Amino acid sequence: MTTNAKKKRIRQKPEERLAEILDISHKMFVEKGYEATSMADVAKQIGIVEGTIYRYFKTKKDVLISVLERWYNDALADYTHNLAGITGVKNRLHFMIWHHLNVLKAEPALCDMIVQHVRVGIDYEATKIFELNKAYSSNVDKIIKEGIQNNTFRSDAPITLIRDMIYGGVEYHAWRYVTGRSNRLDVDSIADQISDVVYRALLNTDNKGSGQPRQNDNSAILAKLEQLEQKLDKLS
Amino acid sequence: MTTNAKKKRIRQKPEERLAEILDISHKMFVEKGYEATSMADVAKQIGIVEGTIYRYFKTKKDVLISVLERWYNDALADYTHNLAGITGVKNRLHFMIWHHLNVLKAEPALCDMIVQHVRVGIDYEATKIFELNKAYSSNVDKIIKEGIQNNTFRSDAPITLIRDMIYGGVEYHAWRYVTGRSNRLDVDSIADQISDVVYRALLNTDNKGSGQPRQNDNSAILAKLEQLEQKLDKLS
Amino acid sequence: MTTNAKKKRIRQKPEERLAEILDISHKMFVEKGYEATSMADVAKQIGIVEGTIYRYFKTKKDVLISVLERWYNDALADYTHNLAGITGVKNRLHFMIWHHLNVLKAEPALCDMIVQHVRVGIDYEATKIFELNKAYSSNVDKIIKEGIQNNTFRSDAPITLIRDMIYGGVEYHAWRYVTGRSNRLDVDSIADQISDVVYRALLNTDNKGSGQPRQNDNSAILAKLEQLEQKLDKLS
Amino acid sequence: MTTNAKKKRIRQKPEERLAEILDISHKMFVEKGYEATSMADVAKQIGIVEGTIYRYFKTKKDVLISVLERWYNDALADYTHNLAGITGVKNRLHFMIWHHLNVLKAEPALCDMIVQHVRVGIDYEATKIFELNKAYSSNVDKIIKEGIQNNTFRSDAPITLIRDMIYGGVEYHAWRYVTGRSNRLDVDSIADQISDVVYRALLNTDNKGSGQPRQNDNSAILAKLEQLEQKLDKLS
DNA sequence: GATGAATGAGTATTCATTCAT
DNA sequence: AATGAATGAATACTCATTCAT
Repeated sequence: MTTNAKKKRIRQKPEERLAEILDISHKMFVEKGYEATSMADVAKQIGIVEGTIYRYFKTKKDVLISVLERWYNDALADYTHNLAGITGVKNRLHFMIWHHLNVLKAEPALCDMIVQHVRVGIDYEATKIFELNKAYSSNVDKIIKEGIQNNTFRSDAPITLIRDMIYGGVEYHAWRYVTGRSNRLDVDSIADQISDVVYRALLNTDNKGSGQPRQNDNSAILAKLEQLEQKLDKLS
Repeated sequence: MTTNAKKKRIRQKPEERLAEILDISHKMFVEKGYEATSMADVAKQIGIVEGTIYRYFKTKKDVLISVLERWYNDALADYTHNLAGITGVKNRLHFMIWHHLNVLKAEPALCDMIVQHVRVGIDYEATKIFELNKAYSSNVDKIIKEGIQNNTFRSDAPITLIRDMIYGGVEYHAWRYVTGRSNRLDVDSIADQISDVVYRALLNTDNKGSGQPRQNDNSAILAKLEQLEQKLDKLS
Repeated sequence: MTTNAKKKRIRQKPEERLAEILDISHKMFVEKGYEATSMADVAKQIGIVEGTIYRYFKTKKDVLISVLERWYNDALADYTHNLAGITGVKNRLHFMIWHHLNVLKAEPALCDMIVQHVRVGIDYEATKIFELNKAYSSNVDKIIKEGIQNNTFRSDAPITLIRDMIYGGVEYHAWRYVTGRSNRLDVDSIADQISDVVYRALLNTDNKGSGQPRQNDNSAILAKLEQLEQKLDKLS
Repeated sequence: MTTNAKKKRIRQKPEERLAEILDISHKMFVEKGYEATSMADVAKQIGIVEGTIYRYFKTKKDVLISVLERWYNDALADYTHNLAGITGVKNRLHFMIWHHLNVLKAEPALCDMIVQHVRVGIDYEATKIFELNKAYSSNVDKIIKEGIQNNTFRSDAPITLIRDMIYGGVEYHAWRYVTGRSNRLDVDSIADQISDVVYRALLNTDNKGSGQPRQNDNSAILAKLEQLEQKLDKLS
């Protein structure tokens, strides 16, 4: 009953403890990076002991994944709702891209960690992040399909590839920003450009007899010419 | 009179030794991965001591970078030559993409190392890899500019972004293959699709009806015909 | 059923573990020298793994410094007490020198390490060793000042320099012993000689003929007599 | 006979090569310190190759020792001549101390190397440095003996110890300067003070019946009183 | 005399994770 | 539930020196 200088064992509700671990980890991962943050650091910051963290998480990477999942889940929380309120294939595409860029811009460090530490993991595809991402990016597929349905987009649109070009393109373009090498990322402009590119690439042109189709025929002619050339080459 | 365990000091020409180190390192990095390969392993495999490697390279990462540079340099060696022989904006774009996919397909492990170990480094932009890459991908820019010049492409084509969408898209799409999670990568199909998407997205639609697509291909055809004519001239 | 090689995890109180590490390190440093003692050696000797040592010390040098601090602290533990019981400037000086020589004589190897490894360090002056030493050697200053106060010593005695000549002289003289090149160190004789030299060098000679030497000793004698008187008082 | 870009083998007279090695080594040792200077550095600086150095010196430490010997020899070159021109025991002592301080002040880094790297070596006493030093410091002995001869100094002067107190004191005092921690060293003042201390400590006082001798008697009285005190203590 | 490629030995340190208390 | 002491595994790098050419 005397005053004891020793650490007081503060027992907390599991959920609170869990949230606390995630909060502090999140903060420290962002501040110092994943690798530079030690479990001891995190524990000390919370005022607990390493072992305690391991009652809640199996490994350090689990902590990271949980942090990222929680954040990613929140980051993707209301886009569905917002997307629902947007009409027009192009607008909807634009929104998806714009939203994704905003996510990158808001938490570049966490995005980087997904790329660097989670997506490379052999078990990535068992991850909730993967699931979230799949669901998230599948919206692009849906939008394109909608576009095909209503004849805005041509029926042979390479959906998967377009999706990859969007997300890959965004990621590639934002790379310097995400890794902290640049501090400029013009979300609006990029979203405009990408959605425009996609829109133009998929636009249905069958209805007016002009344009591209003939295009293809020309390339066939070119191929033929090349064959001729080769034959001539052999002659000489 | 039995086998003598004493190491014989074998003196070799620096270039040969260097090549040897790069060869073995290359092999082992691909086989076991960068981190799992120890300098001691490499040295033993060559039949020298670790210290010798450090006469040629400052750090292990330097070895990796040299391996990658050498390979990447070779991988990009003749594409310029080949590209020169290809006419038509679309064909040229297609070739660039197709070539890049082939590079990825041929050495997925090395590509992965560039992404995982080199591109994340703070000094990446001082790397020869970076330079090679810049020169390499700038060809896409050039091709698009050519397309704009001859009115195939619209003048407001977002060049940089297209480049990012191409390379980002390729990388994103090939990700599972590069990381060894998939063993299928349909180079031709992807190249077709991406180049088609890009082509369509950039196509100049300003001209009335007949317009410039035809013009474009006509000029390519004309160019080809000129070449043919020249060859015929030589024959006679 | 034979001896099981598996290490049993023995948990110990931090203070005990710490002391154990210091004890063994002390022993091995003295026996083999600092550089020739590897952390692995120390750990094995204790029956723990290297990592455990690093829970208690940041670096190997930290271990050394701690060993030296602990020892030096003990070595200087009761000299203050003893010094207090000694009267007469000369006797007090003599004691300081004699004591220092004893410290050197008792642990020449550790003294050597202070000189070789600690005092050369750029951060020596942030060391507890430095502090201890400062406090320790400042006694010489005090004694000289006392001597000046009671007119035994001349008022222009170069205090700092005398201190340096004492400690430098001792160190220089004991050098061969400390470095193990000689095994003879006549503590009493050296202490006598040095204190005598200092005493003579500082003696106040300003007073005419009879003067202050006598005065000095007289005051010491008077002080002593007063003490005696007090004791006699207590007896009665 | 054609221009050859390969390194020209410049053959030099051995003495010149030797001097060159010593010059460059000297320079680099002073600039970067002994340990931080690699043989490769030195060789490159000269424009030769490591192996060549080893044709002139057996080990790196040999190079250091030669550098130091050469320098030390020069530094002590003319002091004998100058000393010869100085009369009076005190003046001569003062000169020795002053000269030594000047040596320290001129090349603190080299002095430090003698202390750190040469004097600790097991073979120090086989060194020319040791010899030089012995010859050098023996002058102090001689001067004191001269003083004794002409009755300036008392006949029981502790010669060796005085020498140690001089050199040890100087070294101790100059420590911070020599190790680069301080950039102030008041040569004249220190030389004055030390020589004065020594002079006073050794001064012959027998001729005038006053002073110190009685002094000693007093301490005998004190000792007696202490004995009395102890007896009284036992009584109580 | 010179070269310079090759040697070789040596070890401190980190930290996620475990498990006895 | 919490503690926190102990584990353990793993390796890049340096450079004085040698010796085959």
